[in-house]
Amino acid sequence: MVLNQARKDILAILNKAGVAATPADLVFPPDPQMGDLSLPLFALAKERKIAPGALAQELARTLKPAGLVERLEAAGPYLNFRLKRGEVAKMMLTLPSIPSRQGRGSKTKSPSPSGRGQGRGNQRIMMEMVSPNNNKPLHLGHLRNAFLGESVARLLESQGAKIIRTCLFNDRGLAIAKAMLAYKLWGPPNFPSTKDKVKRVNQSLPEKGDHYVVQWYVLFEQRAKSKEQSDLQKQAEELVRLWEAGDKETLALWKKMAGWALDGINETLKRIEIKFNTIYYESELWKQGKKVVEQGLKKGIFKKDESGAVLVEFDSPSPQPSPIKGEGVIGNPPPLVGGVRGGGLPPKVLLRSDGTAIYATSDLALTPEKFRKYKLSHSIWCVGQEQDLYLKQLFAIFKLLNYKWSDSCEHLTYGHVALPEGRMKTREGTVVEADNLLDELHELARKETQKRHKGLGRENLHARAETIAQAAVRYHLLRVDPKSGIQFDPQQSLAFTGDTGPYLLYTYARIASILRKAETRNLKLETRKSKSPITNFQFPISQNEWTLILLLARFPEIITQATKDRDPSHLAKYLYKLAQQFSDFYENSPILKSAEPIRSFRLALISAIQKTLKHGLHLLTIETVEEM
RNA sequence: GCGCCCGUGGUGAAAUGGAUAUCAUAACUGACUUCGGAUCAGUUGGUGGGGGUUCGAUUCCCUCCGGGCGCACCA
Repeated sequence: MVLNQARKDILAILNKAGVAATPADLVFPPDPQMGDLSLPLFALAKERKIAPGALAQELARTLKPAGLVERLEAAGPYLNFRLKRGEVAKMMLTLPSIPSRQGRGSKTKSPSPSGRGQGRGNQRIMMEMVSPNNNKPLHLGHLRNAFLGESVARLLESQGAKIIRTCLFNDRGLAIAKAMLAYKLWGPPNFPSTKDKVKRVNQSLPEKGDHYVVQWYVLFEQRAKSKEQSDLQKQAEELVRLWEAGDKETLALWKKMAGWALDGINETLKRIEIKFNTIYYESELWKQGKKVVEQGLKKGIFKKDESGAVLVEFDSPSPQPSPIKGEGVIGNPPPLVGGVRGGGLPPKVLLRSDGTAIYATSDLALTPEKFRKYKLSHSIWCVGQEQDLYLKQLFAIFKLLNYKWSDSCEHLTYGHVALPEGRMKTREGTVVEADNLLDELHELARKETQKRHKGLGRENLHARAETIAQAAVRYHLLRVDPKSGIQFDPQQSLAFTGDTGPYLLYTYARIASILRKAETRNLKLETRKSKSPITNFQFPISQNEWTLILLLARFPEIITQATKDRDPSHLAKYLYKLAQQFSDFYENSPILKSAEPIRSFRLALISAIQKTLKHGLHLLTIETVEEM
């Protein structure tokens, strides 16, 4: 934490002159030429009743540099500090090492300066994400969910938390019933044959199971629109009742179709390498959920309306989001958004008037189970913004039920992914399905890779193209603030140049290439500290190099900020800037061809950049390639 | 109607209330006998309108205009 040290030194200098400042008062100047850290003097000048410019002049004259601070300068109303480049570089680069040779998918965490520590080590946090519906394939929105959830999980882990990843399959209810009804009414009579086991059943389908099931769902929606079929909705509702009543025929059909969808979805999850420690199915939770509803009914917390539906009303003003106890890096999630302010929340139905369960019913059973079984200190729901109100209601219900963990629930919300022509709708076929998008990107990446490496074997080619393709989507979805909606423009989203995942991978691969060459030419870095040229800076460090070193020094605080804000886009922007800065340096400064000790210094520098890129990309769920 | 989120170059995005609003892309112009051209350098172009708070506003407040979402016995 070199920067913390620098800030401390600056504050100490200021303190001597009776200037009380906090680390947060120190800002980075807009142009690195101006200085390394800066203190705006407006407030202080007002207090002392002099012009800020004069105050800056005076302080610059009277204060003496110390510690890591080399110089102080007045620049208008700002007091700028320059650090001792050699000292800082030494601290940042004392771990020179020749290229990490881990290939793709290596689990090795780079010993980046991020430090884990800081956070309270004993946090046990559950991250619920993806949560597919068993009537359709995963689409672009699920991808955003999965990568955001996974990235935030990794960020939290980097701060010392233990993350339990989970997924709730919405495998029962009205949606799947609609698909079942369509299949029942209009589907092929004996297809696939009943002797097929559910697990193997995909092989007998004309296509991937989830893609097959959704067609029946869409067919239902289309026909339900027409007037002649106006009772279709009621029939679907009846099917839900039959399912809950345990009707054998209905259960068999459900098992078959939900199974097809499940197989297909799992295949996609495997492809995007999203894994869970435990998995829940709504079909196994609704009964327990009904019990919770009954208990609430007995206690008078829930009530039955005249139609027989069970609902909860929130008379009291909606609970204000309270900061999580034991605040720090991990606690203090951003305040909940959405819903209703001031007055009460609108009532929420928990059980239909025909007694069947809905989505909320299962959440009522699942959440206490999560906290009990996994001894959670905190639980996060990674769910889209359109459910802001629902989650507010859910958390308010937990409060009414007086669970002691009711303040430890957090909604990780994110904006819609829309197409240029508007919202994605499964019903209308205007969805970007995850499988198709990944295939398309894979094909583009394969072509590009093949152009450059004619002799590459098929398996290598495939693996590389897949990593590059996934880097492209992952980066594209994580580079913007989670809260803002994304308009998915295929043209721009499929690009591999500019501010993209492949650009970062390319930068990484270039550094890897240089370090490989250094190794084969035996230009090993002298790692013994006493002899290492980089422990003794007798040569000037250029502005380019210095900017890179300062950027590297900021990495830890970028991570803590991204974790606190639940916003991986901070990290994405940082990594892009680092890569850009490296490219600038690379164009202007020879590395292998420069003389010692500059060469060793530059090798150590790019090695540190490489590690930071790898670690940072890993936190963004992106894997690197050594060549591309 | 009520509530939440959001309006930044043609397009997509940055900017804890701080210095000359930063990038990408598109368009145009350049750079490979050199450590990888999926790269780099350059040119053109911008804070929805109006008030307010402040030494200072893209940022905070009010208002108008425009967009997205929610207010389901869907998830």
